[in-house]
Amino acid sequence: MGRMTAEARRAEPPLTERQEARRRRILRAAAQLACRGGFEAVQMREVAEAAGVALGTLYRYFPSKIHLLVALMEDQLQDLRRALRRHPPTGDDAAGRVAETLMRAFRALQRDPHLADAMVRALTFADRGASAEVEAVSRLTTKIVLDAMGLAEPTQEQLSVVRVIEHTWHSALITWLSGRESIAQVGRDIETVCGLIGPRPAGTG
Amino acid sequence: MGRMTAEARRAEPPLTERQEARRRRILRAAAQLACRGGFEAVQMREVAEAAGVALGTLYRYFPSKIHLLVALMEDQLQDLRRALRRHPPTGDDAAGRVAETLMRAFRALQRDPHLADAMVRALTFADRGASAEVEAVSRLTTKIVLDAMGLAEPTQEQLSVVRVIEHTWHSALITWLSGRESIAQVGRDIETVCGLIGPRPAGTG
DNA sequence: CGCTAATCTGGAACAAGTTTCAGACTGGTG
DNA sequence: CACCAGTCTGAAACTTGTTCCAGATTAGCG
Repeated sequence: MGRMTAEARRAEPPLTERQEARRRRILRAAAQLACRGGFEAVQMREVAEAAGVALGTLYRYFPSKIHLLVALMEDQLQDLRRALRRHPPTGDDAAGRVAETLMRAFRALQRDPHLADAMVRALTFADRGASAEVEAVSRLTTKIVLDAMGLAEPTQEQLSVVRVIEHTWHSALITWLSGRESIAQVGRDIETVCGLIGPRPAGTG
Repeated sequence: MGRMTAEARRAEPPLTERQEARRRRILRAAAQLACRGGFEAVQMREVAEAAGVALGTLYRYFPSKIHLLVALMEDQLQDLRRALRRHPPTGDDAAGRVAETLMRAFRALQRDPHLADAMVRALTFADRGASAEVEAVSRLTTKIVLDAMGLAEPTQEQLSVVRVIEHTWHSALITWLSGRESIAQVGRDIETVCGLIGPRPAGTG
């Protein structure tokens, strides 16, 4: 039983080099179009053309626009995680480090609001058909937050706190992107939700 | 200056009786279709037909599918608020009352997950073009939460807490709807985020 | 090399949101 | 009543995500 699970989860046979290159070209093309005009500017025909693949091929690699943009977000998050490993947050308490981490991610997104729009809207609009891919992004985000907290084996309560932080993170981004919340307010929301972590330095209690 | 603001905000001339009836029929038709199959089942042509109006008329009343579904959510929230006025939450402390209120709303949504799907996905997918309408929903939600807290004049910090609660609320619904979070987890998230309110009974401190 | 299965291409076709428009209808006004 | 402006209808057209397919290309294999 358990033996098949890992295989079932990744049904993809390992891509050849050309295929890996195609996948990268597609993601890069999507990112470039997203930078121009956000979610709506990422048009599947244009992505295919810019990546130099046929439309049918694009859909073989990413079964929907949502899948494509969620994969793009996963890509960017992996970059972020690498950057965070090189330069971890420096605060004394867990709450401060998580807030610093999220604010750093937020600043990265601010550099390209259109790109952020495409990725975040795709993430929250995704339906059950893309839930596996969204789940992958969520796991990555959880890891990033737990890294910042310095927790290897979180309790149930801590996991719920992390989920609430992620909820706030996603939804605050959405309200920022749609112009209903300012950058400063998003910052305040992040600080506020990190208050759930508790002010005590890691290792105490 | 200030005198025109109220008028500008509601540019709609007061609808005639027939027009009000049309609007209602449209909303009801949208709700019925949403109950069948969620966001994707609400097809503008079908809404128009079920409501007995031409497609162009539908678009005159609601300039996009998103606007339509967000308006539907506002409608439902007004119902909820009326129900809450009749039977307010009974807890001793503010956090408990807010949690109770949100859990009640959540149970209402569970009665029709498809309808919830249509409304909540529309709400979080809305772009700047519908931000005024989304903002109206947000104001209503804020009022409902502040009612439960028993706060008439919240401070900056309290408003940020309310925003975080709303963020968690929306995002937790999304993860529940896409099957990535269980009902129990959503409940725990709501309890957790309400912890930000502080355990003290209203009136103390 | 030659074979076979899988993949990729180009392009048509389909689905659903949105726009447009000419003509019919309605409500208020002189 | 006659008229005007605004509204509604019915239908076609346009856009963009998605599907489908026949033929060309590629990859792995004997």
